[in-house]
Amino acid sequence: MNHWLVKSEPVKYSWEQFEKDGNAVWDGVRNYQARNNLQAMKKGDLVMFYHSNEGMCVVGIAKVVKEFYPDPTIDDPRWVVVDLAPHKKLKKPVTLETIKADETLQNIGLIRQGRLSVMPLTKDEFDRILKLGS
DNA sequence: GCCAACGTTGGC
DNA sequence: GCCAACGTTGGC
Repeated sequence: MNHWLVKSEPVKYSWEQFEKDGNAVWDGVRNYQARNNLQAMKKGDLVMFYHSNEGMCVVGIAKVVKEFYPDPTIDDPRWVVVDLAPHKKLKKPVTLETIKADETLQNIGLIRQGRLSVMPLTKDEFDRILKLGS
C-alpha cells in the first residue's frame, strides 16, 4: 500500500466539509507532478489531508475509494481525479510547525516542495505523523 | 500583503 | 530548445 498527502485550502474545501460529504471527487489538479501522483494512487491507499494557508496542519486521513479517471470539471484529457472518502480524523492536528521541528520528517515533500499539492509519503513519514496526531 | 519558489508560456 | 516574463501557491 502507498501513502500520500493532499492539500486543500479549508476556505475552499475543508476536512469538516469532507466528513459531511462522506466522499469527494479530488478535482482541480493542474500540475503534472501532482497529476502523476494521482494516477499512481491505488484503491485503499491512505491519504493525509492537509489544510494549507489556514490551519497549516494535517487534520485527518482519507482513503482512495476510486482510482483515477478523467477530470469531469474540464474538457481536457490530460487531467484526472480520484475519489476519496474520510477514513479517520486525527485526535489532534499535526501542524506544519511540528512537522518542521521533527527530526524524522525533514525530507517530507511538504517541506521540500512547498507548492506541490499531491505528494507521496513514505510509510515511516506517514506513521510518524499518525503518531504525532494521536 | 509580501515574497520566495517554482511551474508555465511564448518569443526567438 | 533556451530563457525571460509572468502567474500561482502557500508560508510568514
